[in-house]
Amino acid sequence: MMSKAQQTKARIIEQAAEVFNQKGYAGSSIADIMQATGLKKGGIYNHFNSKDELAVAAFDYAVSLMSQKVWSAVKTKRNAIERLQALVSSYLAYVETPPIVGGCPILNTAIEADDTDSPLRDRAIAAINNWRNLIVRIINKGIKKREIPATIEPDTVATIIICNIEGAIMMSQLEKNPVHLERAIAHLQKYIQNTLV
Amino acid sequence: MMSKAQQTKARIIEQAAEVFNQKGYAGSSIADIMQATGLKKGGIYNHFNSKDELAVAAFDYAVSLMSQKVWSAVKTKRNAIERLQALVSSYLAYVETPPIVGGCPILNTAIEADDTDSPLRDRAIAAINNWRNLIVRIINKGIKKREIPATIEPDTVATIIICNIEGAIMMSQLEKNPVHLERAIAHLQKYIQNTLV
DNA sequence: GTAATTACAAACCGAACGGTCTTAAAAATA
DNA sequence: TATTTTTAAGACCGTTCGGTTTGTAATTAC
Repeated sequence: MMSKAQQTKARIIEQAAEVFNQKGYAGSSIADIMQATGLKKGGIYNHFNSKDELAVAAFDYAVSLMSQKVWSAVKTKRNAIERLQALVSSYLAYVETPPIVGGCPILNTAIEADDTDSPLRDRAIAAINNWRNLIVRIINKGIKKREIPATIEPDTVATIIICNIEGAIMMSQLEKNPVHLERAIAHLQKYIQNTLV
Repeated sequence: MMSKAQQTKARIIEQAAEVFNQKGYAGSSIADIMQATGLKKGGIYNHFNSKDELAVAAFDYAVSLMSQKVWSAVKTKRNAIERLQALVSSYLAYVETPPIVGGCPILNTAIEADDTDSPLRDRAIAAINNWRNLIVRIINKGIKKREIPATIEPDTVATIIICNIEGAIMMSQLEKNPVHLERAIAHLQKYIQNTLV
């Protein structure tokens, strides 16, 4: 069972994640987190030693929400091609029922932290690496099971899939129009069909 | 001839653009701009009424640097396919000689401002629209001149090109490794060959 | 060459920033 | 129920924030 402290800490993380993901880390103040959580400053700093520590926890939480959705789509399939298609398509649902408001936390954090050497940058790199490794593993297994030709470079495919999805999320998020994400997903499905099958 | 005031103002914009593009608008303070320009606060506010006004001017300047590079590559070609290829390839040079440090200003600003209703968000939308319109115009002319099949949807192609490049810039910028951008450009070249020719 | 204008520095402002600490209330334990 | 521990409020800290004002030095125009 969760102690009250644990519950409160979890609640702070969840609600701070929304604020950070919408306004950015530099753009969010402790006052913003206070408003979102209903707690006063002391109530927040009782659970975290600094804004930075809270930001990292919130980022990890936001990423876990994203990965969860992708993985639950991927694990329903056994064939490598179908797995990749499910992975890509899982971002369609992203439009109607986003796991977190404010766009993709990995993208948001990557853009904000790429010129720093903050822990957030390291986390963003790690999050992208995890995503890429998932794709690479699916492809390598598919090559072993002869579902995918051995000439395919898994790393290249991973880059193409990720940068299409992230770029499209940016455009759809900016214009508040899901069409860009839908186009990118359709493009990736054709790409998988034409290149990997 | 440029008066001294105009020169100083231009210098502030150029140097502020670098700061903003690296640290973000919320992440950059006037003190940062002071350090970059060597001016004191009064010297800056003599030319701009607010940080926001300077931010908009800096963004416009940064975007103009980007568009310039793209357009100077595109205009050397007359054929639509070659124009698209030149447009895409112009981002290869982006790795070695970036027009501005800190990544793509359109991408950076889009991510930071997408949840606001600030003038910066409007500028980011306009910048993307200009880019998309350039691609759409090239394709439409190509269709008229029978260089590109009439079945092609120019808007869809524009989305795919833009989101590939932007997504790849994010990844390369984050990991400080040009390979992602190179892969995305190679992918787009194949996409143009296979789909539009 | 002098007058008018412009450009910049320096001191200053109130508000907001991230963060601390004491104290009271609320849980958990006995 | 009494006591002890946990939890959060609220006042407070120094610093930095964006922005203003004023005085003077440097240009520009005549």
